[in-house]
Amino acid sequence: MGIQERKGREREARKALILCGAEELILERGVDAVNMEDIAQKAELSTATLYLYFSGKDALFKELCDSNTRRFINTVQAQSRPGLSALEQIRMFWLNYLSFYEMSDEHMLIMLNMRRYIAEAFRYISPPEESPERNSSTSAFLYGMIKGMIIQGINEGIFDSATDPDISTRTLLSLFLYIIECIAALPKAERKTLQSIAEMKKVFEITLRGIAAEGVDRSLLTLPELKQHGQEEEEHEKNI
Amino acid sequence: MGIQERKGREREARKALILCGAEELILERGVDAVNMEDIAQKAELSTATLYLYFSGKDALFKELCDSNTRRFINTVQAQSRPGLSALEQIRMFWLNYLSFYEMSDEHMLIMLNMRRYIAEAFRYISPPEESPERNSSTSAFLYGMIKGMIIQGINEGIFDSATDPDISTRTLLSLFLYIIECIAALPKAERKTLQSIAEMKKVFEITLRGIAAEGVDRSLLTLPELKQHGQEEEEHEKNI
Amino acid sequence: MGIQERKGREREARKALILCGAEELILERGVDAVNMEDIAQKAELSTATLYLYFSGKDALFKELCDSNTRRFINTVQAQSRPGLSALEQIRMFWLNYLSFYEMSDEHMLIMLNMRRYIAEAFRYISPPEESPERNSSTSAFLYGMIKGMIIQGINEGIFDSATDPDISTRTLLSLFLYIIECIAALPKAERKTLQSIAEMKKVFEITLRGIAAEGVDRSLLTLPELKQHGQEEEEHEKNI
Amino acid sequence: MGIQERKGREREARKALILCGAEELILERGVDAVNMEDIAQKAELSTATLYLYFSGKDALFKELCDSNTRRFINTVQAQSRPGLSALEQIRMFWLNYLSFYEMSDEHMLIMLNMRRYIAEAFRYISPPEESPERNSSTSAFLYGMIKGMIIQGINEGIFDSATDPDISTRTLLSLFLYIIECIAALPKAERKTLQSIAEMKKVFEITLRGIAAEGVDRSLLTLPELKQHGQEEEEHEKNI
DNA sequence: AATGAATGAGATTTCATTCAT
DNA sequence: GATGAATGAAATCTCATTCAT
Repeated sequence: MGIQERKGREREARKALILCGAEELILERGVDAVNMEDIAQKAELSTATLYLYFSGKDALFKELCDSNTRRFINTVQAQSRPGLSALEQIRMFWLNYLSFYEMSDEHMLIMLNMRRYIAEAFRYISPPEESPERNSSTSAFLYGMIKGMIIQGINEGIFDSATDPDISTRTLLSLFLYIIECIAALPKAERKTLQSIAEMKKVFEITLRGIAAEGVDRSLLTLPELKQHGQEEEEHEKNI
Repeated sequence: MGIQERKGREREARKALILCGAEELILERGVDAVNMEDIAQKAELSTATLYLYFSGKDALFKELCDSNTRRFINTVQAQSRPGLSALEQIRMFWLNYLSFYEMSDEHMLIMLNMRRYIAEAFRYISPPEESPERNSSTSAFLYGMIKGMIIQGINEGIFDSATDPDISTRTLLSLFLYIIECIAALPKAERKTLQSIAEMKKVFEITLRGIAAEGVDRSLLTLPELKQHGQEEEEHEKNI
Repeated sequence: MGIQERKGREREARKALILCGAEELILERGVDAVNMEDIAQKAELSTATLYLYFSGKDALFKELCDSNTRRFINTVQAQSRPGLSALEQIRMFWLNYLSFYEMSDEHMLIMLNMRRYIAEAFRYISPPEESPERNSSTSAFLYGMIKGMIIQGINEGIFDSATDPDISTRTLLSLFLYIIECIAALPKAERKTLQSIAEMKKVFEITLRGIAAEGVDRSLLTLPELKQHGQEEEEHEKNI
Repeated sequence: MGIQERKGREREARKALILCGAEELILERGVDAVNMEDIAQKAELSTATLYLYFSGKDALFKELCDSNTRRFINTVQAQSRPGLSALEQIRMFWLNYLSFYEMSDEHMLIMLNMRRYIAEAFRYISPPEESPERNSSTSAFLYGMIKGMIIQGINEGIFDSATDPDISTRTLLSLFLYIIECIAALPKAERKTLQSIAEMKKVFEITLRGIAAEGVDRSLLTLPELKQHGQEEEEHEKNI
């Protein structure tokens, strides 16, 4: 049993390694330009071996996407505290989004860049029907988290009571995804992280204001800035 | 002279025919699953013949995209009247968007579904630099139209003076594009047009409210509904 | 009858025009990179029309080759005087070769560059069997001219009596052809005409000495230089 | 280590096999008429497989050419002894040329027939600049070998002191190449090996005499004959 | 478990040539 | 006589996937 377990863990570790390499390649070249051979080479394996770990290209890509989404969800959940207000939650969510984006080797990009490869990917139309339980698909789970926050916000009176939680959730997700996709489409060198972040912030603030209840103080609907790391200071300067 | 002109027109007509078929195929199967042979077959031509009209696959796809964007722009411009307020313009724009979406054989989908194929496509980050003159690239032109409306809105006091016109434009375009892309990704049968439209409407209203000046009457920020066609009535009912 | 004749002449003129354009293209791009469409376009005709004048691509190319060879032969024959010694003839031949090469819009290159396209082209092995009459193939005629000169040289005692006229002819032709081919393979800009000519001269002198009778004064075996045109003077300087 | 080595050798062997088949095809049909599919079929592989061994058609052809040139060089070098006079060397070179031509399945033809495919191929004009070291391109190396022999001949007084070593080298190479090319252009059946060889011999003797110093005894400038096999004998010899 | 080798199926593109008008 | 339009046939190359070892 112990052995079996270890084998299992080793297998997972190897899978993770492969995915990690694939990710890097995708970030460098874009999804379309990455093929199984490239991925194998990056992992210092043969193509044939990939098929021992993944049933095929689509499965590999889907798993890559899922694993990143899961990682993000875990990060968010780790910081979630009961008793937070909707706004506090949303701010926390936002901060995690930013830090995940910045600090996680751009896993974010991957997660989103790959939408095309995933049958059950986020769909603007037709929300996932399942309840947001942990065992449902990772994207459905994310959807549920956001929707939950919005509903809470409506209940707390901060969001307009006429707000449709599903539509708002999807609006937010759309923006998440689309922004990231656009960034991912840029050559790696041109991705001006801080400028992007500033822009994202504004976009989300627009949306928050858009769903806010009438009369709510706009200063409440502001998202916090991510405190800057040293090496990015000059670039930061440029963007003021 | 006359003859040359006619030949030219005929040629254009045949190009349009090819593009039309390509469009249909893309709508049915998704861009990635369409190849030159399919397009040729649809047009009842040989692949070789396609190359008489388009220098290659990319050129064909780009032209398809451009032609639809152009068509949309023309529709909008045809209805544009001087002296309209920003809100009136935006409403008009919205109505055109809807009717184009509904009535134009889903050209819209195509226009947007193809973003991936076009180097100079809408980029969330880095707005097109050119002034919005007619002869600039079609997407830049569209960008300029929207930005112009937003600026006008700021000047007229309807939009928050702190609004960044570029960012707002890109937010709007992002939503346009993303929604459409998601719809296009659905199998043709599942595309619930009216539900989509209802959803789009709400999304845009959220955005309008998000950039509105504080204190502006929200009822002004409402978009008109598209009056329904007969055959879609039952479906409409369902979605209320 | 007059009419028929005129038609015939017009037809020939048109053919010449087409060939002329083809030639230019080949000189610019190399044989392999020229296709029927290019040729048609150059002649401001449709591809279909080319087939009214030539039975196909090979026929066109063959005719182009022949016409240039014929032109060269005519030039040489025009200067040929009875009573010339073998050496005088060879010198005359050489001068014509040079001036044809330099002055005739590089028809020479064409003539030779196209060897590959011509079934009955110069073959080192297996000399053309036909007697060198005017109506035999142009290349056989050229072959005969050179061979005639060599035989005359042998008879006049200037060339070694053990010389095999056929082999020597073919040696000379080989060098002619090969040099020219190599020049033609260079991009147009890099063809250093004068350097090439100087080199050709030496090569032919080597050959002449190689077939000369023992004891013949070497100064007799020298080829004259081509007197330079004005605009090429600087380049000439460089090559001294 | 051992394994890796063996795999490497096996790979090389298979490459050689492919090249060998390609060679045969080229000899049968001429370079232009051979395509990747033919080569694959000959090797009893799929076209796709070829691309595992060669990055493309050009690479394959270039390698074929190089490998034959290399083989020739090796043969020559194996017989090279220090202290040989220029003439002895040239004779040795010549014998190798002959025997290589005769005994090596016409690798020679290939080596040369393919000039057109190779950018850095022998160019009559502009000699390769590099010193004739082993690691320079194979053709440059060959060039250097010949030039070295000529220079030595000049120093030894056997060749005319006015001889330009570069031009003479190129003259010789031209003849090598051109003869072979012409032979290769013949249908396989028509290639009269022995007649060709006799002819080649004379051609080279002409050239030697052409560059010889005045007064050198002509009998020294003679190349040895290849001892003749009965026509059927060569076939037999090949198998030893 | 790993892999070297192989491949089927397809994609894009080119071009000489034909034919109805 | 001229041509616009069309095409068959081929050529090069790519890639996810399989299989014997």
